[in-house]
Amino acid sequence: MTDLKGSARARTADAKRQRLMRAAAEVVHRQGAERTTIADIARVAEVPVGNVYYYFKTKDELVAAALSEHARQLELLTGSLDELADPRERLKGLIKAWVSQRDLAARYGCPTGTLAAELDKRDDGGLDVEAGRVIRLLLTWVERQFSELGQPEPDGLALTLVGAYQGMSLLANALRDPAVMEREGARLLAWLDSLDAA
Amino acid sequence: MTDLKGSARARTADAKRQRLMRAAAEVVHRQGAERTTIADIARVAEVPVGNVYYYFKTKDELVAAALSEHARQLELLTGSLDELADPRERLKGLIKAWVSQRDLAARYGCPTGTLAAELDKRDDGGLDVEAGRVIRLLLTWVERQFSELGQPEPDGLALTLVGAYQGMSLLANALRDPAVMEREGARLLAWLDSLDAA
DNA sequence: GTCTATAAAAAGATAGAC
DNA sequence: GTCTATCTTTTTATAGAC
Repeated sequence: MTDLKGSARARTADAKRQRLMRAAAEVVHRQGAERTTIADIARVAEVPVGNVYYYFKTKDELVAAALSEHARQLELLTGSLDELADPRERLKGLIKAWVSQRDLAARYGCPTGTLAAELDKRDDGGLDVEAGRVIRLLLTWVERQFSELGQPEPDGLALTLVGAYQGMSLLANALRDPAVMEREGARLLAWLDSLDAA
Repeated sequence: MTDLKGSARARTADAKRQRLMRAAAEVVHRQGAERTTIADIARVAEVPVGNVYYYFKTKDELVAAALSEHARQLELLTGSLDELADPRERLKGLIKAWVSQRDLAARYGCPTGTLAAELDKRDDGGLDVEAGRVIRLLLTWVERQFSELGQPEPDGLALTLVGAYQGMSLLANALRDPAVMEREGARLLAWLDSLDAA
């Protein structure tokens, strides 16, 4: 492919690719990777079905795109939380962000967690590993905050916090009850407040 | 259908039905409901593909069977834990049972949790609701133990404990690391010990 | 780069002989 | 009740005109 940076064609092509990525992330979150068809994604992205293959050669490439879209959203969130001076406040901001998404979580679960669980059923070391990487991204960021807080075993605390989030999302989803997110979110906030400062 | 109770035909038929249920539970846990084909289940149950439809009219009936097989396993476990006199010991026994399944959890996640998450992507109030019921079965049993322990808000504690289990299973699975189950399991045991008695 | 039509494959479900 | 062969539908993917 020749260099098309800056040309109108490249701009619209990139825009279309981006629309497909975002549609993939949204539809895969709602329907799951297996139940989502190329046609579903194409419809939401407002791209003709046949044209999808110009941007993504296989369905798995679209699922991978959904995964990196989730990673992007996560980095956007942690990036904005990094503005806060106090690591404890950063963690509390993360929890508040989770709770604010309670209705979506109660209906479809955590976007990354449910996708990871689905992809982990495969035995080809491909997308499942990629999903693990996104989860690790979150774990690593949380671990850093605990570390800055001067906590011993920041990695263990990160497992506990992220695990609690995944667990409450799954339960809220299975019970179809957003209140689970509020209740457990409040408990996590209190827990963070109870931790000693460095 | 005429009454065949006790006849050799009924016995082998029931046995076959049971083999199919167990095979469904096992294969659906490993591959997920969507990726599992009737042929996959038939192969494991050692039943010819065409014959499966004599016992289960649709694939969804097989998934429902897998779900109730998981419910049966759960009741088997809680039933044996009920033999213990101390509710705290019952809860600790539950956690030890979870940790003892760490390798399976690290490879395929919690059988019920991952299935519930997958079924919750559907919008027909059918199997997803059924999955919620199985999760609630566990929540209710755990809540009763906390209640007998004299804890205030036993339902909140049940959400926390079951949520922690679902979360650690998902993380162990995503990271492909059974050690996550040991680490979080130990934390939960210590937490239970730290709770005041009635 | 875009889009329609269609090929190819997979999987659920059924018909009907035994 | 059992099993084979096959029908039908769905979905991924491609061919080829524009």
